[in-house]
Amino acid sequence: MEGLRDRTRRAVRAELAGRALELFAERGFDETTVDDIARAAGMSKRSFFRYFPTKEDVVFGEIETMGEQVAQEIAARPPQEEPWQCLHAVLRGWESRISAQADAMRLIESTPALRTRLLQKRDEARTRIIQALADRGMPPLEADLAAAAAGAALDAVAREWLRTGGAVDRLTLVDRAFTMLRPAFLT
Amino acid sequence: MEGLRDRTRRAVRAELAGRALELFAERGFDETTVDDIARAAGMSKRSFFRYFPTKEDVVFGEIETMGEQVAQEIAARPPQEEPWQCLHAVLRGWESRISAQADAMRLIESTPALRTRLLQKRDEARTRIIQALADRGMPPLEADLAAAAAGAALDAVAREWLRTGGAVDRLTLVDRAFTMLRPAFLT
DNA sequence: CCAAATATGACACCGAGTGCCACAGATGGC
DNA sequence: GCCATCTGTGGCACTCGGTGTCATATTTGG
Repeated sequence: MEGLRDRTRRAVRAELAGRALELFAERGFDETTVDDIARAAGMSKRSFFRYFPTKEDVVFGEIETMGEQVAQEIAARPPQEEPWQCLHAVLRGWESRISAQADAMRLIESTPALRTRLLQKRDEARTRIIQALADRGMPPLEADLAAAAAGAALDAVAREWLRTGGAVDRLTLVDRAFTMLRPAFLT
Repeated sequence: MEGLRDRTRRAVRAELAGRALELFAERGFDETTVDDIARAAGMSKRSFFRYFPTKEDVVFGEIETMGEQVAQEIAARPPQEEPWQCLHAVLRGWESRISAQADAMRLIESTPALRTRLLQKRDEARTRIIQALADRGMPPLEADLAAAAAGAALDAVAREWLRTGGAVDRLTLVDRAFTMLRPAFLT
């Protein structure tokens, strides 16, 4: 039973993330040092790095274990389900979780360093998705193409959403993107 | 006429890049400091940064202005050409330039920091490609999806190529990927 | 030959991130 | 209640990538 230990740790993480986002909103990401964040949360720079591996990671809360989770969700789907349908369904659910953090996404998209970090995380997630698809019996190249296409769809959705100033419904966009981008080799 | 000045500059850049790649091959990217590279080329760390903006960039030679060039090549294509065909043709030519630097690509794909940098460059290129497609009259979301899909195809090709140990012909792979991934909304 | 532009080195500096150590407090068995 | 242990923390020194500044060659062009 991991109770108190974990709970305080989560609380401190949340505190740090909160303070950080405040400072980022005020001064911008690059103009805020890790020491600023740590001091604002009443601790030392050294301790900050005991809660987050990098300064960027303080922005990506739950998004952190994205790859692993998505891969598991794919594995949990009915095995005979069509791959593109499967990706659509899983990432659709994921997108709804993202929409909840609209301001974080805006910060990410407008900060090069964070944008880069997001690309990294997506890339890592893609690797795991390929593996998950391969486990369903898809040939490597096809799995790779499908995963890349799905990632591309999400990415395009994120940008279109920003382009329209957040007016459109993200889920609708996801559906449209997945329909439009369905690869030719997937029936 | 910019002759000698530019030529010596290019020579120094080449010298730096050469030394850097040697050291990277010996000790690895992370284990080589900028100071090591600079000293190996007989100059100071400060001067290194007068030739390359970052340590990563020493690996990406011509790849540097990728985005700009690709956008121009797209603009130079016959206006009535089908977008997917257009992307295929342009990136096909680009891929052949990449194949020439197989060892650099291997280094990049096996070094997280360089892989990240490549993602960045591709992302920047994608932005310009979207613009180039939009200039041809494509709606933003479609241009975005097409550009993202094309990037995904290249990425998948790079990985499949590594997967097979460089055995397959890259251009053939590109053709296959573009055929397989052709988005449904593009005729 | 001289003045302006350019290249370079040295130095100080910043910020992210790490290793190390010493110290506090909580935990758990006796 | 006591002692051993484990965990969290701060502080410090350090590495490395990257930048600003200045003083000093070296080159270029008139």
